[in-house]
Amino acid sequence: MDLSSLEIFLAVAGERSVTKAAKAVGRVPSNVTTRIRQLEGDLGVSLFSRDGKKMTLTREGETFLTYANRLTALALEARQAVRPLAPSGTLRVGTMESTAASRLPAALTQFNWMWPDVSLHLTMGASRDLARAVVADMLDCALIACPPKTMRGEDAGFEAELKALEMEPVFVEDLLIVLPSGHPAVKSAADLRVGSIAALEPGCTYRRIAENWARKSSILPTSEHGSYHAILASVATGNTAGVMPRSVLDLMPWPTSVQTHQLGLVETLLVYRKNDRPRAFDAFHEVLSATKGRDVRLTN
Amino acid sequence: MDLSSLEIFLAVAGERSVTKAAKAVGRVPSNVTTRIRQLEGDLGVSLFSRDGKKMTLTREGETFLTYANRLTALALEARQAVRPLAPSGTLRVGTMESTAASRLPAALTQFNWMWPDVSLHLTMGASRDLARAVVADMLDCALIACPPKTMRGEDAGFEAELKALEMEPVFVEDLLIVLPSGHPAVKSAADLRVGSIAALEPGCTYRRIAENWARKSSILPTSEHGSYHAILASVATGNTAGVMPRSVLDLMPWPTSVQTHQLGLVETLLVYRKNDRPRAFDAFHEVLSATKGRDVRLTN
DNA sequence: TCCATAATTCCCGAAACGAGATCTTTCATT
DNA sequence: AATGAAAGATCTCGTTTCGGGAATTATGGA
Repeated sequence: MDLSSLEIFLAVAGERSVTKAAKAVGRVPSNVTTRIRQLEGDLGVSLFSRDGKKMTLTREGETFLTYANRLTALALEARQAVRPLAPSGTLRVGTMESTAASRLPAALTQFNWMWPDVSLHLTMGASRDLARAVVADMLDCALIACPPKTMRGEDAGFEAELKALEMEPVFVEDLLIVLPSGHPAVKSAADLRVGSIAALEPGCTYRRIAENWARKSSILPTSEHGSYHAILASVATGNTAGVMPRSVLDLMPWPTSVQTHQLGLVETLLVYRKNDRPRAFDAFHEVLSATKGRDVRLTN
Repeated sequence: MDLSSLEIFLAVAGERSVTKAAKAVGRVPSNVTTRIRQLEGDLGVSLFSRDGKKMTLTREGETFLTYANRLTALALEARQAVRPLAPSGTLRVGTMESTAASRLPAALTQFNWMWPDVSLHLTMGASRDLARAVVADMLDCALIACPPKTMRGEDAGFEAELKALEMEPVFVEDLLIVLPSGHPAVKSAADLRVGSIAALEPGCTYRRIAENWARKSSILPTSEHGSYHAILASVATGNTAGVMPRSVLDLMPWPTSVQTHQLGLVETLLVYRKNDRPRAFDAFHEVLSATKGRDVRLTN
């Protein structure tokens, strides 16, 4: 039995979907299917019942779920326990607003429980500013959005900074255009029936992606907001289209009454300076990897 | 991190030797070295300090050891917990005297703790008789010694029975000739200065191996004993050479004062009927695999 | 009935793994 | 101090496994 199989199993159990789980753990669906079947074969039990396109846990799957959680938690604890120098002091982490909202709560809770002695300084900002701050040693690491290949060469300064840093993908976000309820379906930016696009500050990669998309067929002003709550409130007034990842939208108290249009998948990268990693960074990095693609609500 | 790496780590920690650990887990030394180094690289810590030819756990290795034990125990528990039908009733297990003495105590304790509802019937006997009993459905499974390739074709009936059964290697024994203290070193059977060879009943594979070896250069009668304690007592009188695996000798209260000569490695097989496995057998099989090559004294 | 979506299966190239041979070091023996 | 045996590490090679993409099947909705 392999710990990565458990990670995959947890993702499928959490998402109740092979496709979504595959995205969450950064693999391809066929691979997820294979690993799950392998796991089932190894245990001699079927973990999911496939009725139609739904993956629901069987009774055995439910019991195995709690063990999978305990096993991965214990493995993480083991890793941290053998760390030669216990991390302490300060770790300065930069993060996008969206990541802080949707992905970090689980990881930060875990990290704080494991290393109460580390004081974590969280800075919110746009990807571009965060990257610069890491290069300038104002931050130890940052979680930023990776500009898609189609936008390469647009912001040479940003890309130069990225090249100076070590990076590793940790999350995959499904970036959306969020439309007022009742707005007709959208195939391209030409179908937009709004007066502006609501986003965060300039330098925000999500904003740039949305502007790029919109520019292809229409000219719309971008209105700047301070938070995703503000964006969504603005969308609700009816004359604005918002930009945010699905994971953030899912947290919002507007469950289903908004229209969305997919802009595509965007990777979230953890970036840090090469050869200059504080003790606490390695611990943070490990906790982040272990928490990746995991549905917190299922962790006991 | 892979559970098999933990198994290997536990073996090395228990044996304090790569070579011995390799035998215990049925692998080749180079492989064990590689997996340990891999594990160390993954954790970013060195688990053993190699001073000379000794492998001793570092401080980090010690802490990791307790985690490795807990992880493997939890994984085993998970396996058993998802078993669709909880085993119950009776399981009839046949075993060689030697296996019962040295290998089974750990496994049986574990099994009994996990499945108190299963009543385990243990039958001691010679490999050949045990195999026949399994074929005849007098036993559900048995632990027997695998005759080495060099002895193939000697006992056609035995081998026919084995072919009718499913089998899987679980232990590797280092078979010894045990000589009275003070007996000169032995290169071949011609060097024996004793009047007889002490072994268990006919049909015992170890006995046949020893007789085969002795026959090559001398003719010695075999004296039959009822137990390994009896054999060793007989050896201590000075005129007999005993046959037993090292794991049994290690249990005896004559720590170092006996001469030994290696007859070679002999595999212990778990055999069972194809397509006819009681619920409890699968559980037993699993516990046996998890316990294999593990030093009980280190399991918390 | 047709279409979109999701899971599975199949296949191929890449990476990992295990076994054996070789090398190096260490320890015991004389 | 020299020598031989033994143990661990390293290297290479053949095999297996693994992950990704394309094709296939099945399901649920329009």
